Amino acid sequence: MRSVGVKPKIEQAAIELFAAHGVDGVSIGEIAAAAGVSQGALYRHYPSKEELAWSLFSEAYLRTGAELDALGHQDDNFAAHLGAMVAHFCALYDSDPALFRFMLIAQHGLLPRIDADQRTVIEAVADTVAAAIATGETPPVDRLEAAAAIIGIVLQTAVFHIYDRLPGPLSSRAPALARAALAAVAALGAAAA
Amino acid sequence: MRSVGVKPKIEQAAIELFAAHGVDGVSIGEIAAAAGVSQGALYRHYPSKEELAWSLFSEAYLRTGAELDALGHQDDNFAAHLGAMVAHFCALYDSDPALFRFMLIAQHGLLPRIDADQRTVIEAVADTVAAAIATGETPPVDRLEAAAAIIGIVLQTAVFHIYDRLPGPLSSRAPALARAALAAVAALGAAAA
Amino acid sequence: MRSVGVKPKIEQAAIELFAAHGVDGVSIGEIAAAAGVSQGALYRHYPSKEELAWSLFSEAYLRTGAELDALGHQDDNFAAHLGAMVAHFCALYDSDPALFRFMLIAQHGLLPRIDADQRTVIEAVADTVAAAIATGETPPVDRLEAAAAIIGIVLQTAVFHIYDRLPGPLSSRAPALARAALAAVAALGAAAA
Amino acid sequence: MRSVGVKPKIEQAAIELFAAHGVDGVSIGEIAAAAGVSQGALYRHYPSKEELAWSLFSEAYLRTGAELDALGHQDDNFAAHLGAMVAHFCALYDSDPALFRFMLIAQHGLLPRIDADQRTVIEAVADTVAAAIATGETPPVDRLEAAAAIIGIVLQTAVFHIYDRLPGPLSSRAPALARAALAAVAALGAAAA
DNA sequence: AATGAATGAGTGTTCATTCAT
DNA sequence: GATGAATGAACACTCATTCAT
Repeated sequence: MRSVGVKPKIEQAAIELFAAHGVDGVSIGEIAAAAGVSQGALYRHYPSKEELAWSLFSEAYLRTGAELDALGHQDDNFAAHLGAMVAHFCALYDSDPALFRFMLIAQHGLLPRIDADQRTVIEAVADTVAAAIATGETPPVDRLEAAAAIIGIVLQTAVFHIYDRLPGPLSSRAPALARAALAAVAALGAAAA
Repeated sequence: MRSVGVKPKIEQAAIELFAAHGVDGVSIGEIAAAAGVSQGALYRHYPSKEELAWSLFSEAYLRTGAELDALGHQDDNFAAHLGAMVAHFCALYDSDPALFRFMLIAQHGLLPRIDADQRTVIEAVADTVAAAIATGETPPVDRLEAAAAIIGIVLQTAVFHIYDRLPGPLSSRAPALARAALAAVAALGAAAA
Repeated sequence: MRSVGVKPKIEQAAIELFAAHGVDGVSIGEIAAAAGVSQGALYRHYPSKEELAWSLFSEAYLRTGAELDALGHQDDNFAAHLGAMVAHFCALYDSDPALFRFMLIAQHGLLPRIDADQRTVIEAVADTVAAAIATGETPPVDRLEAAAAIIGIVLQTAVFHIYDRLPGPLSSRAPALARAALAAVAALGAAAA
Repeated sequence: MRSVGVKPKIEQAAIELFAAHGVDGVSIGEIAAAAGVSQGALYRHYPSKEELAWSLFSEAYLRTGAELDALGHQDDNFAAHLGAMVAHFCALYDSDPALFRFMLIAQHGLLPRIDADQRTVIEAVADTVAAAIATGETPPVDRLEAAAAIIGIVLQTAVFHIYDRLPGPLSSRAPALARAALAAVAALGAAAA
């Protein structure tokens, strides 16, 4: 009857170490030591280090997408929608920067394993753009190109925060980021000069 | 009288393998095999795998920053400036996508080793924003927040391209990306509603 | 329920191989093979080959000094003292010639790591000489010069034994060696002709 | 027409490095660098590192034996003989301590390669003892046991000098060492009490 | 369920040696 | 004769994984 089970301790330790040194840069022994369990115990919960990383990544990645999806079921206008999404994203980052850094690092190895028809952050954002085009709130743009701009604005700001280029909680920048994203999408749809 | 020296072959092989599997995911043996040289030969040119990765990264990263810097010495207006930078960035990506993917992957481990007072892409973009603020072409914004938005829009579009979410050469999207970046910066400077 | 633990097997194998080929002349793989364990198992007991050699050397070297020290606490006269020390030394050699050869070989690399204020064979012998000078049993001599002569006589005889120049157990020569050492010390103290 | 040929430079560098780190602890590259020549040049003079070490060792070892032999062709008495040998040995040590340390270290690996019927320091000393027994200057003793005592006294004093246990030139101790050696041999021949 | 000793394949690196120039 | 780039077989060491207890 430990107050905290062994699995959450492993996950917390793994995420922080993966975030700091990359998946390949962390050994099972280090994770076990940080979690306060034996190496063998780790294998009772995860069949391999790769599966541990994959499990942590896919769960966090898909959950984030699902949360953004859930925000979209209100009949807000595009600006409100986008603002809610950006705010949610920033709040997630502020609540667990290590998890974020882990996702940022691990994506290059693990994104290809995400099923193409899964709903992710990309689908959630792209669909929101598509809806805005349908209602005429935004000129017709490539939904994925727009999603890239929106996600890029928020993500790169988070990266700057990670590398100490920008101070304070990310959430305080959420309104400005949302405005910037909205403007970027509108500009994408404008005809070339 | 080999047509190609051994060092370029090592660098080409290393960049492609690092881009595909990450620095930690590639062995010296794999690099040597791909370059068609022995493992020992590698150590005549680089003292360690870590130094090889660092040398490739820092050179490419700083060179990119210097090239963007060089674009800024014309007395263009902000929009033209930004357009030239974005276009140059996209052209670089198109000319060597593997190098780009490598930089994207390796930054998490190697960016901290970049001297804080070196001029990088970030400084080049941020200074351009600052100049635009000085001439009144853009409302006053945090130059780094603006740089994050600009870089994020371009970089994330490149990431989507890497993961096959967006087709065609990146350069064909450069004008739209530049418009989006310009609009995003302007929006960042607008007062909150 | 192995009859012999893995650590003693490693130590035995290492001492014999080090004695035969020197520390640098033996690979971890050879030690592991001789001990009948895997290479990795070795690192559970010693952090490196260098530490394995150092641990074996310093333990044997300091233990030998401590044993000679222990012999000195009886109120024997100098001749009896010296005889006991020489006899003990010869008995040690006879009981484990490989350990001795190892110490002989390894001293050139490892002696400098022995703390200067540790009690070793040298201190034990030199102090015995000093005590004999104090009681007038021996004329005043440089205690270290005397220790060198005593140790040299015994050690070089052991070396000749190792290289098959002298047969039989070393212990059978102990009385003669003790007489020779005693005479050498006395002669060191005599005035030059 | 260099003032110093390449071979002496290689030998000097090799002896000093071998003396400091042991034969196995020095690489060809280090010797070449210390000698100021290329690695390849080394192989024009010696077919391998082992042969270089062997050549340096056997030449110095046999030369020392020959020099001691040469001292013995005068019709001195035993004491004078022994005194001359010890003095010569100490002078050799003082003139090139690195060569001595090299011989001390290298003997464990290279002595077995010395032909059993070669005349070495051991034979020179043992024959001198045998001659003294024949003239009755010394009681009958095992000539090799006596040689061990004599050599041990001198060598161990040199070892103490190397490890900074004894100061000053070894030659200043030669007379005392010779007296001690003489007394030790006489004592070896005395009947046990 | 948990441990931690043991495994053995794999890693980055060194180095004696060769050889085209 | 001399050079130094190249080789390839070691080497010390790490680590994901297994398994007896």
